[in-house]
Amino acid sequence: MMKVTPHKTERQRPATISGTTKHMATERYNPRDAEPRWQREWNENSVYKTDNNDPREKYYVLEMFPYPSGRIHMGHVRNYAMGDVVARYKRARGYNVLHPMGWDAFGMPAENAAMERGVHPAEWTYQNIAAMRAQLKVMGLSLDWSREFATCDVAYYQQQQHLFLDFMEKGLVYRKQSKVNWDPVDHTVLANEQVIDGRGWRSNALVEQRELTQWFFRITDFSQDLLDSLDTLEHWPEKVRLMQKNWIGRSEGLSIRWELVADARAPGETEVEVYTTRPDTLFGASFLAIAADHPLARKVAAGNAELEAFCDECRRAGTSLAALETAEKRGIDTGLRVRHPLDPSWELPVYVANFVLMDYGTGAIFGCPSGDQRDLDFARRYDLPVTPVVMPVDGDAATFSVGTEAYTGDGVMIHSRFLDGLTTEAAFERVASLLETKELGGRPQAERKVNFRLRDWGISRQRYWGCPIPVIHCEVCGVVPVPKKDLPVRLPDDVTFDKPGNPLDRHPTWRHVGCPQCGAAARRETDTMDTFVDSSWYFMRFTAPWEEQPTNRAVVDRWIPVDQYIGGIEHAILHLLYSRFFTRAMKAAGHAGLSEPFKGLFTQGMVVHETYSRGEGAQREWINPSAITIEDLGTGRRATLNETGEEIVIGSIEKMSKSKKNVVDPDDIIASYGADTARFFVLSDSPPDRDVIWSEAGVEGAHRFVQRVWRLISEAAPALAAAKAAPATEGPALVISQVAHRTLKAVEADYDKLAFNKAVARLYEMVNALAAPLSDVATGTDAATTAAMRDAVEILIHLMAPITPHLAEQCWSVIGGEGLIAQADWPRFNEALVTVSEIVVPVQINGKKRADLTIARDADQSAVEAAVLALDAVRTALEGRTPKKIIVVPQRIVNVVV
RNA sequence: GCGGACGUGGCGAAAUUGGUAGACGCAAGAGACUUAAAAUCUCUCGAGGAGACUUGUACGGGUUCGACCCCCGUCGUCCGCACCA
Repeated sequence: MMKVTPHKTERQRPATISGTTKHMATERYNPRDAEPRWQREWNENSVYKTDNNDPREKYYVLEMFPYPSGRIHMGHVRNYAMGDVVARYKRARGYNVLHPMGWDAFGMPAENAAMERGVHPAEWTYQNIAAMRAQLKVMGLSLDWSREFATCDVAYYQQQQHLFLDFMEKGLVYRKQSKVNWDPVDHTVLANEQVIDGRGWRSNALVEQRELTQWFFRITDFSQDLLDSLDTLEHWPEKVRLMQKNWIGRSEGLSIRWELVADARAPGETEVEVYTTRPDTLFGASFLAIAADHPLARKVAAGNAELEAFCDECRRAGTSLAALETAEKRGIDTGLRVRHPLDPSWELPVYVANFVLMDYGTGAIFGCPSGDQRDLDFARRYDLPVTPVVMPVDGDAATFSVGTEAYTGDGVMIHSRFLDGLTTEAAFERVASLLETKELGGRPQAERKVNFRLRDWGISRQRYWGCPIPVIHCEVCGVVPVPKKDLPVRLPDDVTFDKPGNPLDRHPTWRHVGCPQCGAAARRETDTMDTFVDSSWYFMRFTAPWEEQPTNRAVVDRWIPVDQYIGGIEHAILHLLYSRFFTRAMKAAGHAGLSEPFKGLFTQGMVVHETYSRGEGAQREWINPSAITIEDLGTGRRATLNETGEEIVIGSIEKMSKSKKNVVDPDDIIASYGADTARFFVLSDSPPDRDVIWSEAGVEGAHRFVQRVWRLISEAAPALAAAKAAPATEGPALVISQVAHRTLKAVEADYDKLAFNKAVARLYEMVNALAAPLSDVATGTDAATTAAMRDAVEILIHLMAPITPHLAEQCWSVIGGEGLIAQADWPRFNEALVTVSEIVVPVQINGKKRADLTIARDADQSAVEAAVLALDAVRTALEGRTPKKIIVVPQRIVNVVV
């Protein structure tokens, strides 16, 4: 399947070679020569430079900018090829297109490189950028490179610091103590994703939970708006909107305060507040449970060794996913007792339980075992009462019971005193309005409350290679923002990576600074921002990257929203949600006028590849596909190392990533076949939103097509160049014009929907249909045909230009087209050529196709029926009977029911 | 556990969203041109059958004149969330 060695025959072929003797001698299309030439031509004419003052309607197309890991891979090629088709298509359609590129350049890998190889993160990063920029340029993307920046450019992070200060002023930033995953070996905070089975992903050290003071963005201020506005994002995939909706996780419920029984309370405590979405099940309550971190639990645990040990254990176990799955519902009775809100004589125990989370709701729940599986498991374990209070609508109150499975659905209330017989919904309302008016300690005992799963965004990272948080800690004045005139807070260059931890912390001078307010000796914040901050507003910066403000209001408001954003589904939540928040925060701070940054979103599928490795566990070494050869043995496949012949383990298919080394560098393909073939190939066959398993099978076919188009057009070029385009309206050339204009209309629709694979298929069809008449034109034919063919070829070149721009220029120039195809206007299809006067409709008898009927397109029902009944196939099938019914779907199908 | 998507030839896929299933490409096979190869061109290509035809979109039902498409159930694959009260 995989030919790792590049195609020698192709490579060694001389640049020019004569074609067949049968045809006129033409030069084979040589991308190595043509592609750089056209790229130079585009550059010299600044074809892709975007003018902010261009009065035409704007169109902003953007692909998620890459992390400069070193080399681009096929996933990038796919992503940027798609964006480039959109950009070129929209440009041709008369839009003022913005299509920029930059680099998401801060982050851990640069620091890892520094630690492993002793190279400075900045040097490593900028070298990678240079290499990847060169690769992208070879692809011939229609990018406005004059707007390029990297997020690690001082000019960029300075403006990010500016934004941070503005957000601070607007109350959107705060500091708080929070629990973090702490790697004791690397001396750093780890994101949840970086903790694997309770261990640091790099150091393999047991991760600790630490309380650290961290900076947060108040994304939760916008919870409701972020949720509601999802409905306005019609051009986003439903899947992404749903994922964000679930992530924000809105729930409506009731916050109920439960009175602690006088002789069973902790000192100074009189009540426990509990959040519930099911107040209807209140009569099914049999216990309260609080989180190990709940203040009440801490208080009671202070004098209770057993409880203290249990709480410690809960805190430790918290993180690991595997632990959660198998963890039993366990708890310890605190000895505290509460009164039931609807019956003062009813006392319930209070447990500390391992399944209650401190950071959701109030950190305390009431357990209704019959209506919740966890509560039921817990109740069975500790022998607590299980009273069914909701049964299905068709249930029988006398016999309905709950065994080992809770009934969590809606239904009818039972065993619930005055609620009996009510629906779940009515009972909810009844309890809520009752407790809202009931008082406890001078306040309503309960209030309706909306809760969100979404947490504030912790942005502190104890890393060097990130945007410094622009604040100063003064013993006198406290936290003092760096004055804007003192920005940027630059990263120091002279840092060492020989020890774990944050180099900023141990830099001899950097952190020491005078307090901007009182002048006293103070220290800089040494945390840097999460790299997700960098990517949360780069799309706005592209609109005016030269500004000495984060944005130019007039300009950003003109360009935003991004009309078409293209990137991987893996960013469905974090990046896209953060960007939506950031845009709102920037609006609040006056840097933008809109809330939603991305009008259209397209999530392209990943390019995945098998992984190859040798060794086991920690010794496992990943191997690049280019280093091995694969044989098909019939019974299975065998991979061997090219150098030694050693057998290699073929592993699972995964997204191309540097760490697994299952990347395919596009350079080989581009060098062998050219950028156009590579672009055409990655857009062929598979729908763009679907994952593809990388295989070079088929790239030959794409290359064949590119060459075929060139050969057909260049052979006919002398005749075409002498002709003026004129679609045929009658005569033998009519077919040519119909094919061309119908394809034009269809491909337009495909490009509009980003259905590149379908557009490619139609291009094949068009070329297949035009091949023979094009050869005729080349050898000489009548003027009408040549004129129609000139029109058709112009259309073909326009249609190809977004996908294979170099080839299109070459063809355009050889037929004597005016200017550059990259700057030419999109052709218009001729409606009369698209609609047909006579059509062929299939004729079914009892749902089976028996004949074709050729008939006028606008024939009415009775004419169609008459024509159908006159068909031989229908008459023999009917054998003299009269049909029961004839269904005529105009222009589609006819079904005769016998 | 909850939520979602998907399942079509040897392979990647298409089907105007209820109207000819398999367009287009890859692979394969046959032929033409050639001393030969490459390139190019022509044809075949879901299964069964000489054939007209029959059958076929994971599986089992249903609705309909007509179902890859809608409904019910089953199986499988993938993704997201996950002790969220």
